[in-house]
Amino acid sequence: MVAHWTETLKDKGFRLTAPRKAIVDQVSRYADPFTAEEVYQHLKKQGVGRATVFRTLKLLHELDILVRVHLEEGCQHYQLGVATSSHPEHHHDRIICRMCGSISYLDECPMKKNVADIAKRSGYRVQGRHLDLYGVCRSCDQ
Amino acid sequence: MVAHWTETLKDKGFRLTAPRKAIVDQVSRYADPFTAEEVYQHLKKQGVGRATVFRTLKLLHELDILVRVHLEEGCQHYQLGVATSSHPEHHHDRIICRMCGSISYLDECPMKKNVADIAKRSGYRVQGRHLDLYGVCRSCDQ
DNA sequence: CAAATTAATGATACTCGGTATCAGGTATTT
DNA sequence: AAATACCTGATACCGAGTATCATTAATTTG
Repeated sequence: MVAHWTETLKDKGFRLTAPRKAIVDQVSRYADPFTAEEVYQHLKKQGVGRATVFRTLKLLHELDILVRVHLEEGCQHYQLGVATSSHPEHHHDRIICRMCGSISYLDECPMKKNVADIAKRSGYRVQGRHLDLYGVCRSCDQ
Repeated sequence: MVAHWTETLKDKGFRLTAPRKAIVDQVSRYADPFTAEEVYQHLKKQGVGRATVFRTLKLLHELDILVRVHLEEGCQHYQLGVATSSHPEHHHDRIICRMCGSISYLDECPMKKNVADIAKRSGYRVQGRHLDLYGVCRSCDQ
């Protein structure tokens, strides 16, 4: 599965370097959202630079391999995307655990049926949405 | 209406100082979301310090006079709250114009009826939500 | 396979939003 | 008017992220 992402890199004309391999490999180990700083702390002993980590995560995001997560703490968190599904960039319906940060995506878009009605009433031309539900996931909820 | 907010400050035991008056006054002039930096740029010639602007906006937010807006550009934007309504802190259903940044709040929470169902299916205990619709408002939509 | 070319790297300095500190100043209390 | 809070501006600082740039590594070309 790491191989799959390195393929994507090569296919798009990016070079498959040692730092990039290390970053992709590290990233694939996280189940929960992570920051660039965390990745850097794991890889700096191998000689991977901070700037490279930031650059590479940004690249992986642009390639839809990672999704960005706003955990409201002011800094970027990333997570492996559910990007193999039909619309990689349109995962706007999420449910986020406040304890562990895990994110699930809602299969059905509960808002879909309401959008037309809202557009009419608000006078807006609605183009997109971003729905985050917050709560506690089953394994954190004791 | 500025008087109303200065009242709120006094009522809660905060002092009504010249910098605070200037900030509240400036803030009340904005129709669109604004940043602390913008406020500071307007008031520094009057001798108001940067730290004071940040501190005061934070305070006004804590008093529910301002709402925070995440415009996805990495920095805080504020806007005068619709805080006189029943739940000042629970305005999680918004519609945001991508052209001018203006924000409207949806009176009815279209998600309310779906939450129980989502909770059951996802296994999460749902505590809150944050819904942003993006689009173009009527006056920007030509 | 070697040389030329192009992309990627790590170090560093820097930006930017925001916060902590702290001595001096200004409201309020007595 | 004096005491006591609180608030202020200046400054230094922090953390996330980016720009620069000389060096290095991957690819392309011969």
